[in-house]
Formats: sequence, structure tokens, C-alpha cells
Amino acid sequence: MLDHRAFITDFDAVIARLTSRGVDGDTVTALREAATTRSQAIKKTETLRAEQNKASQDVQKLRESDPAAFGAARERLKTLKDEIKANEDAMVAAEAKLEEMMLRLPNLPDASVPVGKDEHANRLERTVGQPTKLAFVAKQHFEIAEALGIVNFEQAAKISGARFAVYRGAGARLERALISFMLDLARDHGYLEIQPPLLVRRDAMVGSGQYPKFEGESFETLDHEFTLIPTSEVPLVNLHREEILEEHDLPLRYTAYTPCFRREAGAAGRDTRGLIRQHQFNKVELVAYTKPEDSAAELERIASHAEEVLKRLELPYRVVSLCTGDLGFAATKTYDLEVWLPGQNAYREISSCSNCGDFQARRAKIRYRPDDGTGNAKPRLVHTLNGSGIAVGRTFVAILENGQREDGSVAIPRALVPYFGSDVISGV
RNA sequence: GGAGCAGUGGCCGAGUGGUUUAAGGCGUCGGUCUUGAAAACCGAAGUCGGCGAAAGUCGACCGGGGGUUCGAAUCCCUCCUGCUCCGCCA
Repeated sequence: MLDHRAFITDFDAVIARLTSRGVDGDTVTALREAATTRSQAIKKTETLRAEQNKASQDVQKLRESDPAAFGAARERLKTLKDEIKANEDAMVAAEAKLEEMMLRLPNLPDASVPVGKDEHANRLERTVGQPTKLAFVAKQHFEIAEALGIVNFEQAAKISGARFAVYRGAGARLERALISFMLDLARDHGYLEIQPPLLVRRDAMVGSGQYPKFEGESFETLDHEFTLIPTSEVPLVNLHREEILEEHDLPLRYTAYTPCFRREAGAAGRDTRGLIRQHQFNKVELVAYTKPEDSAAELERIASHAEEVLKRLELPYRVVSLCTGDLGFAATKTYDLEVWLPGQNAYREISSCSNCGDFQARRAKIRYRPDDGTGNAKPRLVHTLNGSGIAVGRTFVAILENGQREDGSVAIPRALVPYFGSDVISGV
């Protein structure tokens, strides 16, 4: 969520940056009007309340000294009470309207983000490694996996339908090895490992920015009491909601392995085969809380930690900076890591690292007290960042496609052998 | 699932309708004293919002929301959270 005051004090800059990421100008103008209406309504109600407070104290003095005057004053205050009530209703309505609009408004893009409409305007930052060259026709990961018997989609369909998978034997062990490998690396990089709840309350979804705008894209329990997390960014960002941290607590760095659950409602027909797009997938997430002035450097740091996973697994990849039009709702700046998939002859997203600035912190009320020596400094909003470190299912895909051999077996990257227990998969 | 108790500032804790603009203690920060420190004493200090260049000023906030009242931390309703006992259970 943005600071609504910026719509009044800094309108031109805000409208320019929001339209660059696809928000229509009328929406921004309506926001400015709602912000103005709100502050006028507050002003009026508070003036009346100040009057009431004063009168109420005066009335109290009459209570014993002059019962007749006391009764008359009480009658007069009843009309003031009704007037306040009417103004309060208008104030509450104005605040609710602004809040509703603000919650659906995306973050402002950082100045370093390339301006553009869609992914064609994304900026290539760097390419690491060469696309894997194979001396035979590359197979797609699901062909390799099914032939080896390590993933079974038919069984998953019987149990749960499309976009689910059953991992078997070496497949299940490979998934588990990747999770351990990634968590250990994150720990080496200074992140505290967390096992969070996978079912969260609505407030948590609002805090990290998924709700209210993306309601309907997650799975919920029948009574809507809980949402299945679409990413562990949700619980990790809400760990410190409504807290005032100390400056020396920052930065805070957390990692969590969790399954993630997504409806993929807008992706009908895309990536229907294989493990690329599942309703349930595993992910190791990295989340950081920093001081505002440190978040830009922290984004580079998180991205480098995600990249380290790919480097150690000897997977070729490239890094792109998302353009304004392609940026996620809560992000001011995002690097996507795209891994090379020989079976698709393409780079595919495997990690997304974002600086959310104070957007989530404002929603979730996560602040810190600057240490100025007095202990009385005003709290400031922290900055939050998140990055996949990295998507486990897609890493599984990348290992199969890049490590495939002509005989159908798959070479396991050296760094993973201690976790997996073998340097090859040749069967279940 | 049933029955009961509780939620007050960074922490502990008093407070059942009007000098509570939330007592007191601990901790924090500043000062006095001291060679320095401790102790003691004095003082400062919550969060959010409105207006304001600022100083400041006004409003709201005692788990969340709603209600009663001229006036609510205090009375009523409801939700959330924690604890105790009973039942059931991985």
C-alpha cells in the first residue's frame, strides 16, 4: 500500500509512475479526491469532538453545584452528540472508501526499472553459463521422468486431477535432496530457517499484498477462515506484523521450505503437461526485512543467493529485470532468474526476487525504531524483500532436462550428490 | 466438543461510569553527584491520525469490532487470542 498523502502532496510524480505500470489515470485522480474527502471529513468530526470534550467537562462541574443547569446542559449536548454521530459516519465511510481503493493499488516502480508494457520490454541483466548442448534430440522433463518411473501424472490425476504429480522413488528423493540442499545453502547465507503455518488468515494475505485484489486465485477452506499459502512469502512477511523492531534487529533474514498452492486460474491451457505449472509445488523462499536505505543492496544480495543455487547445480541461466508493465503487484523492482531448459529450447522462470519497499510493511504495520541514542526516535516502516531460493519443482525439471543422457538416465550435479546419495538416476 | 478464567504502555501491574490528561514498579534516555562507574535523587519518554514550514496543537487508541450514556479501560453484545478443568484424538 502506498502512502495516501502522496496523492495530495506529490500528485504529478505519483500519477506518472503509476501509469507507467498500467494503472489508468482516472483511478489515480479518484484516489486524490478520496484522500481529500477523507481529510476534510476527519477535520470536521475532530473539531466537533473537541467541542464535546470541553463541554462534557464543563457539565461535570455543574452536576453537584447546579442540578437544574446540569439537566439543561445535558439536553443541549444530546444534539451535539447526534451531529457528531452523523459526521463520524461520513468520516468512517470516507476512510473506508480510500482504504478500499488503496489496497487494490499496486506499488510504485523503482526509478531503475525499465519502462514498458509487457515482458518484451524486460531488460537482460546477465547470462551465466552456456545453454546445454546435447548430442541427441533433447527430451522434455516429463518424458524423461515418466520413462524412468520417477513421476506419475496418471496416478496424480486419479487422486487430484490435472496439475498434480506423484513423485516416486528416486523422484521423491531428488525433490527432498533439493529442498535440503537449498535450505542448507540459505542457512550458510545467514537466513534463519522457519517452518510456518501453511493455512493463514485473511489478514495475513492482505498484509503481504495478495488480498483483496487477487482473491479467487488461492485455495481456501470452505468457511473462508483459512487460505492455503500461495507462497511462504505470506507467513514470512507476516511474522513481524504490527511490531516495532529495534534498529539493531535489522536486517532480518528468513528462509522456509513449504509447499505452495495456487489455482492457476488465469493460466488455463498453459504448461498443461509436466511439472512446470502445478496446483501444489515446493519452494524454498528467502525473505528479508531491512532499513529503507539498505533494501536496494539487499535485493542484489537475495538475487545473488538465488543465483548461487543455480551455479552450484551447474544450471545455465540468465537474469532479467522486469519492466514496469510486468512487475508484480507489491514489487518496486524485480529480478527474474530464468533457467535454460533444453527440452523446451528456452529459458524459463525459476526464481523471482523482489524489493517491495515499504508497500507490505505499511499494510502489515511492520516498523523499526531508529537508534538515535535517545530511544525516542519516531518509528519508520521497514522494507521487505523476497526471493525464491528457489522453486524446487522447476529445479527438478531443469536437472532432468540439462542432465539427460541418450540412454534415458540423468546425471546428478556434483553438489547434490551428498544429498541425493548417487550421481545418476537410471530408474526408480 | 463442554465448563470456567483472563487480555491495560517496551515489560510487570493498579484501576467497575466523570480531577485517569492510565497509579506504582522495572527497564530506557537525559541531568545532578563522582576521577570514572554504580547507587541515590531530579527530569524526560507511547502509537496512529488531522492541521501546521516548524514549534506545536487537536482527535483517536486500555486484544478487534459494535452498542448503552451528556460522558466508558470500567456496563452490554460479538469476534480473536491465551490459560485451567472435562471429553475425544494423531
